[in-house]
Amino acid sequence: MYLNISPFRLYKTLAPRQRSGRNSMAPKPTKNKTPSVDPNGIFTGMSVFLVENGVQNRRLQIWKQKLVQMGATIEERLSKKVTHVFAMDLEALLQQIDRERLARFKGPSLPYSPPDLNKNITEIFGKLINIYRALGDDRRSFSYYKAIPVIEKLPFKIESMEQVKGLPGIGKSMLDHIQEIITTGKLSKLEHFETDEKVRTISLFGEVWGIGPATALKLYEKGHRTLDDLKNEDTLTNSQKIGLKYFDDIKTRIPRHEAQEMELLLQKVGEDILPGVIILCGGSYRRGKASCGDLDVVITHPDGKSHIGFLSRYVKRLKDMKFLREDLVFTNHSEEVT
DNA sequence: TTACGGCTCGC
DNA sequence: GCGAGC
DNA sequence: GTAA
Repeated sequence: MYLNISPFRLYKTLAPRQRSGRNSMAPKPTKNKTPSVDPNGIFTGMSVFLVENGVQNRRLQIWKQKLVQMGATIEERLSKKVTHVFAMDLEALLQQIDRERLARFKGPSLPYSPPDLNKNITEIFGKLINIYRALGDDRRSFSYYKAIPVIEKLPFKIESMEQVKGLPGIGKSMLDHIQEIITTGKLSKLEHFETDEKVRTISLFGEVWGIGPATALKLYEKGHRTLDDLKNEDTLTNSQKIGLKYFDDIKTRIPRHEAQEMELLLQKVGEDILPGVIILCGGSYRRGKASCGDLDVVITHPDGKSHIGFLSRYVKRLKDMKFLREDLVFTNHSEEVT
């Protein structure tokens, strides 16, 4: 059992959080009772209002239950007692506020999102993320990835290294980079990468599904320079050939409404094969994005066992009807009882 | 100097 | 066992 | 790359 917090945004309000029972002698919750309330739960003292807008009902129920279990109290209306507001996203929250005409309600304080004052820096770091990943230096790539949100949160334009010294994820090299960017407007390191044919080629090849840093390097060393060159390369794996063949298609994002149509189709076909099967799209679609890079699909069945053997039949059906065309990878996970 | 995620699949 | 994707 |  786990608690997935991510889809909800937590908007802290101005109301003081009442701490209660923190240091009391209250016993730990008993193990045999699932819905018991933990007086020392992490949400103790929170008065929560849930914006139901855009949240699936079942999910809402689970959330209420968990919040209460972990010490929170649920408020039915957005009163002054409320210390925290949960909403699917800012939009849902604003709609709710509008609906309740809460102009006079003091709070919630909306998440502060400064305009990208330091876009000059984060844009360059963003490019380095991709380059280092293409080169196989995931660790370094990840370091830039972590530095970006730290810089983005700053409410001012960085004008000297002192202003960012000591920030988490900003070490000596980052400071040097920032210094160079604020004085010259560019980063010679990046300029170098971007003009380097080897780096450029490896980055390009790495965009093909199934080609990673090692393979990209080998292909480069073989003399390949363009995607066209790769078409004549017979060492490519099946996945890589497909990745190449559908290079543009795979990169094309899926508009949300299309993802929605596909989800519906997937559900219908699933129901046809196995009544009662639950099929939902997750990932960026579930998070409400306007477009999706791919479609993540979760398949379950309430009886906990008839999922066995479902996937292969399902995939076959989807291929027969030409919804699916190719395979990049196979898995047999769903064939097993576990 | 060391850790930075762990697992499955293709080959 | 390596490379790759998630 | 950063941080321990």
